[in-house]
Amino acid sequence: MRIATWNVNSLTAERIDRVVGWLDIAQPDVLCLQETKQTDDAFPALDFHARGYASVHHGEGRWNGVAILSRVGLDDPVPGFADGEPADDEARLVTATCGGVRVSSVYVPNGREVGHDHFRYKLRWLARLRAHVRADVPAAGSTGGQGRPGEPVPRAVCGDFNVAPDDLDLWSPAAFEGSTHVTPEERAAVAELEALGLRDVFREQYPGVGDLFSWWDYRAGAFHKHRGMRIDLLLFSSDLADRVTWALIDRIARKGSKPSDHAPVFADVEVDPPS
DNA sequence: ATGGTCGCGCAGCGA
Repeated sequence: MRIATWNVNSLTAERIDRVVGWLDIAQPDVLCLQETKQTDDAFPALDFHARGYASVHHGEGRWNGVAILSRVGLDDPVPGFADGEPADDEARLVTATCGGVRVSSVYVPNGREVGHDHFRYKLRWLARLRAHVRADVPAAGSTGGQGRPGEPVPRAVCGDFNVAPDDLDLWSPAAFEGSTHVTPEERAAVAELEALGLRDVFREQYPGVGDLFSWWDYRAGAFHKHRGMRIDLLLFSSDLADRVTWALIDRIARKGSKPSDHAPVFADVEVDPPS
């Protein structure tokens, strides 16, 4: 089972061709999208359905917007946090069961500047994501669901975390001194999420290897200068993480005209197909 | 060269 994530930086008519083209080439079983910037009505579900993908979208229009595409089933979709607290104003999280895996597509707030209100929102958001993972369980007896309420299920939390977990995930640690994405607070928030048993499966495939980035600034030729960050993560529960055979960032998808500023990331897991 | 480019939407903000 191939599980992928891609911040597409909008799903306009121009970008949809790139996404559909990537589905045809990469053949993911599950693809988590972020920054669709579409309303639910405008989300091009039919383009995906025509290629065998069911989908769920949680959008608001101009900004944010997340989706999950799956060709191994898609059940019990939940928009936003399942922590019982008031709904988030912004469409940054959607969760569904795909092929027996509880999948979340996440778009963590950027933070803007350290100390900014939006930075505090980012930290609160990551804390809420942790609460969501603890609280969210698929309905008992649902198709593809392997867990009963209260029992852990295979889980994949995938998306744009806007946090580089380690200096190894930066083209230049010095270039990010004092900026967001690298602070101890942000890294601790991701580490607390991982403390629930979730593992950064891309990093596990490439321990100690630098220059593996998933985002490059549009400006100043950053992509061609290999000046990027690894901020798009696949966090898998251990039962899945133990069965990952390989993972890749498809930086080819960052090339050409009108690319997203992010590249897709995927991991392959040896799992039994849903019965 | 202390900026540089995108997307959204039509000014200027957000990333």
